[in-house]
Amino acid sequence: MSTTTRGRADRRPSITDVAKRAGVSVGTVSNVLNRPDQVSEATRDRVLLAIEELQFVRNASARQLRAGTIQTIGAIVLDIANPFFTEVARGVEDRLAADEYTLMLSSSDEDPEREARYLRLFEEHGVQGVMVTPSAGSLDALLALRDRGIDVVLLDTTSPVDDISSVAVDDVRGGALAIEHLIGLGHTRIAFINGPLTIKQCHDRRAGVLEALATAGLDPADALVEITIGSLNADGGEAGIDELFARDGDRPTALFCVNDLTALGALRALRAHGVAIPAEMAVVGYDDVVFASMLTVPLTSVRQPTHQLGWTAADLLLRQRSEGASFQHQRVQFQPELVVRGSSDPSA
Amino acid sequence: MSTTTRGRADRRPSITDVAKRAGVSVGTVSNVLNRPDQVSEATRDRVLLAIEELQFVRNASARQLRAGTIQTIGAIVLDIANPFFTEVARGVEDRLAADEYTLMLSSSDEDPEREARYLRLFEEHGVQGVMVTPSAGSLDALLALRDRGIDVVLLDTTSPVDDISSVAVDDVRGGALAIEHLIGLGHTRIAFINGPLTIKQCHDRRAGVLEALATAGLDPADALVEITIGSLNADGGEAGIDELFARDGDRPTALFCVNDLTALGALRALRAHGVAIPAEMAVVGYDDVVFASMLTVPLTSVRQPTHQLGWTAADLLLRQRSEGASFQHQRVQFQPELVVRGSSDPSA
DNA sequence: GAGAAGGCTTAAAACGATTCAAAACTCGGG
DNA sequence: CCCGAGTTTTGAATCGTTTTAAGCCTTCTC
Repeated sequence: MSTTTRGRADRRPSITDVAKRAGVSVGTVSNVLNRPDQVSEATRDRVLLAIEELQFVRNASARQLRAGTIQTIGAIVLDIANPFFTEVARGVEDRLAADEYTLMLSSSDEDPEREARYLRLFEEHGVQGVMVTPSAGSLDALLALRDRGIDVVLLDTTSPVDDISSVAVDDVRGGALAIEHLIGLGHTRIAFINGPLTIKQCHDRRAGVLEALATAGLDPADALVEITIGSLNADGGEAGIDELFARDGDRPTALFCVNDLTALGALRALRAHGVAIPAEMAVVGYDDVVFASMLTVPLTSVRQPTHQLGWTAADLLLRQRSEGASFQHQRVQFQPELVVRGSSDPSA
Repeated sequence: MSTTTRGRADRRPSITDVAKRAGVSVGTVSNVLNRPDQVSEATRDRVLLAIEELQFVRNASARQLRAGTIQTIGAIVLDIANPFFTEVARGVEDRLAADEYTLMLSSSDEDPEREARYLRLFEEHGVQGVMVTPSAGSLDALLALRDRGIDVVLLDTTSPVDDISSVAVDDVRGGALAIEHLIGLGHTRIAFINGPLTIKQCHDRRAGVLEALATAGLDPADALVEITIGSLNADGGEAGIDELFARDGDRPTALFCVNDLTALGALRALRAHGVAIPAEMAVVGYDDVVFASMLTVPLTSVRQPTHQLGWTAADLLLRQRSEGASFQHQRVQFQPELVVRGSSDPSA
């Protein structure tokens, strides 16, 4: 039953096993794998045959240990279940593929601890760069990472420092767009379901909200009802509405949600409460995700160039690597766009 | 400016650097890292200080090379942008976290080649197991993988062989549920937008469709209009409808889409064509994703236990690892459930 | 037919962590 | 003051690959 190959137990075959079987040295096997044209055809065939017979698969750890690094970059987004981020990730992947980099994608779920854990995991695995949508004050960790030679690009957030690049959409403007729109429709009491201000997007969109109110001469104390939720998804939105309805005081006539997933949950809860949209409550979301236009009441939303966002971030990261010291850090900022639909404007 | 540490250039510090700095041997540093209680407190503190000063981060490659393996499992799903799969992935993660495994998640985009590439990547990286939603006849590759010592569990598909476990939902039944429902509403000419039959889910749901037609005494040649699309997402659904409308012959009065994302696209296209739903066309989707109930016309859909699916698959994989040879392979199958809404039934 | 020039192949030295047998301590008791 | 039993610490071997200098063949030139 047993072949000429002596019992290698069930260890996975190494380059040494292949070399033995093919009757060559390990160096030659390595050459076949990495510089096939430097090996004579006869030898090459013999080695390839042995590889085939042994079902040899390279050991990435050993490769990487020797080579020092590997063509991989890591990305951490806030919520992988959010279509906004999967579209961004697709953009990242498309750019990376062109340079034969692979992507390790993780979701921090807005939890700084999870973010830190993945960051460390990435570093231990020797990624060359990371793209992060920071969930909280993780800037120091990112700066340290950068100092240890791992390129960093911030994703969907504007860099607070000059020596880290970022690609973002103008969230202040986006928040303002939403509120200007609602004010334009005559609303003077607006609810705002937002996440923790430690999340840059939440912070900035809120700044835009306040800015728009100020421009219109409205006092936030009267005009704005802020509700903070823990997770920026449908469940969060539902919880936000429940809290709003539990509060005393004048009911707002309009609602701005920090993203579409949240708006989806809010709409669900509003329906449960029997609120007519937009008649009794005008609703605006953010991201213009794929299903926004298809909802019971089509959702007015702030659109962002998702694919381009990811693509550009990856491009910046790769260029940073290839250009080295001469690379100029930059803050790329795209502009958002308001898409008006029936959830805010009955005439739309 | 320079400290006592001699120029380590900008190489990332190794355990040796830490050892030198702390004035101990590398073995001791390793002990501090892995068996801290075997090291005296004084030494431990000295080493920890050095680690801190040097900003030392373990090299996962070296660790893994020596240890032979690492607590990681890989998962490949058909489409990471599909909420169905992100919910499944969440279930996987939850189970893995309990045993301190990490997850590498990738999307094959229904492309067998991409799937093979990721499978190899996972293997090279030494994952202990993989969970795969196969996109096509990749069974041989998976069997080979299993023979090379990597545990395999099929995700959202029933295993065709006895020695690989699987966790799935009864797609034949699900397909039948959808069609029985439509037939019950009086439809006798039904369109079916489906993906390639090499994808097991597509194949099985179709089997259920045919089964339900047969039971009702309908001839598929008359009653069924099949449309095959390339990608199971909203764009695919839109393309499917365009193709349907380009065809001659009686227009079907009902539509079954292989998943909700596809149905979303189909609904969008139907709206563009000015088709009333459900009056002129009853629509049923599959997966009951988060937004299904919130669409303009709430979508009738076949619901699956997503989180449980992922959790169970991960559980099976981990048990397979820990129980070794005594493990009994099994095919877990959950039952789907039809959720009737307005897109098919005006009275709903 | 000697020497040079190439083309292939080899052997050995890394890479950074873990492990384990052995050495070096410590401490109490005789 | 030595012995022995712990307790800590050490140093070398090891994991699987890549890389490099050196060596061996051929073949070619004069």
